[in-house]
Amino acid sequence: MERFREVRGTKDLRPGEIERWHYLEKIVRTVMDRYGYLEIRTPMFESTELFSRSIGSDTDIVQKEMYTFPDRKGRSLTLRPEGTASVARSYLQHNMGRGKAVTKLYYMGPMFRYERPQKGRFRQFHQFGTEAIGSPAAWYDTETISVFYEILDAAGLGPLTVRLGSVGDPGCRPAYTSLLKEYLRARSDELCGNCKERMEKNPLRVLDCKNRSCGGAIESAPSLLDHLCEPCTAHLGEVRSTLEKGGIPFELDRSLVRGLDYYSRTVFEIHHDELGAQSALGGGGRYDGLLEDLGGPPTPGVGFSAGMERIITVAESLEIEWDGGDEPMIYVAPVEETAAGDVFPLVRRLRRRWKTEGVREVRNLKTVLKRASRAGAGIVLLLGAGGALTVKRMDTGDETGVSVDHLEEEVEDLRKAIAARRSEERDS
RNA sequence: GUGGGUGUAGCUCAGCUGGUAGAGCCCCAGACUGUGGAUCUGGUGGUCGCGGGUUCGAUCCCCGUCACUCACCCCA
Repeated sequence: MERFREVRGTKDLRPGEIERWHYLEKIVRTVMDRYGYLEIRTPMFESTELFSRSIGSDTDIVQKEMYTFPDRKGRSLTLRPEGTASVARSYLQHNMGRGKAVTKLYYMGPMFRYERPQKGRFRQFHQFGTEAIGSPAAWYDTETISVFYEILDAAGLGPLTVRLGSVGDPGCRPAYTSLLKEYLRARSDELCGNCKERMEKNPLRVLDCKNRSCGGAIESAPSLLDHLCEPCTAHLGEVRSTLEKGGIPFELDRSLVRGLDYYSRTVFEIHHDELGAQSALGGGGRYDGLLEDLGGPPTPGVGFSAGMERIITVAESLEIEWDGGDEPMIYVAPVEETAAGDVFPLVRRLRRRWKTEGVREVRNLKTVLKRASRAGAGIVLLLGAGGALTVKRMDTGDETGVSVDHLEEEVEDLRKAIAARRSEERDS
């Protein structure tokens, strides 16, 4: 019979790999906490309209990448393709901004997009991110970039490139878009086939083309940054100077484009040079019109989202050492059949304080030690006839008899000795 | 949705213009008659992705199909 396997674009995270995820999750939570962001967990599916309204019905995500399905009552639901829409919805639904200047939230969890999988891209993938809702101040744009940068830095990634740009606001962007369209039409014979097509539909995307043939036209194209209105220019200037003062390196990207429609003013991405085609570890920006579009009062906001698979991929290729739990394990085994029944109560007792494994079968000593060693034991406890206890240190091979009454003390001493020896080895 | 690459043991992979399969790792046992990680020896384990075709005979050649993978589009 044919066996089941993972659905295309999904992946089991098994022991051996999950430890990296735990480690990354821990870093995320620690840094988020220091920055004052509180966790929010929204449902993994929402009403389809929430996403089409917020992300933009002309985007690729909405047009062809959503997992949309009717429930049993015929309502159209969609597995969330990103996190911001859900958080914004929840913020409005629960009036979270009441009495607060700004609400700072973070999330972490799976997202779903129906795309052809490749390196760093899956149909179920995981993101973490923040949303700071309620303030138009550039301070929060900077803080958003800072918390993201800090997490990547704490995870040991680097060198990192922060790309910063601005997409203007509803006041200045339309004028620029038609200007750009005009320019591209005039030089359309220099553009690649793809760009000729998207020139009309989404001219900003052309600036993002990696095709060399388009390079000339793109380079001398008018930049949005030169056509921003006065308030947008001032806002960008403040983000830049604050980043500089804070010591966060960044590059001004004159052609930065993002895939969602709701952005206004600040947009940014953080890239790592060692990744392949999908070098963006994450990105974000300001979305001052989004909450109003969702039926709320005019409420500014800014946030980012980061791809956890991509971060882990980079960390693996850099061979970063992740802090694994290498607590020495205690392995309990009987060496006489009469002692076999004592294993379970002893293991229970030890497990109140330490990581412990036990076996009931009596095997010859060679086998016991081999299995203990392979299981990663730091200490082996051998149970003999008449309650005799032998404690063996696996790193040095030393062993001593010990009475049951003083077992915990002996184990504690051994653990200290083992830890001391380890740190000595590390230092030398 | 479009292209390229790859499907052989649990894992990583060999397999010569076609003669129905091998190595390393892992696991088990022994050498070491009660003291682990090393070494050596032996053993378990495979419908060669699936279906058709050519052939006396196909893991190898041809067609189809599925899966994985990389890239395009787009994005995290």
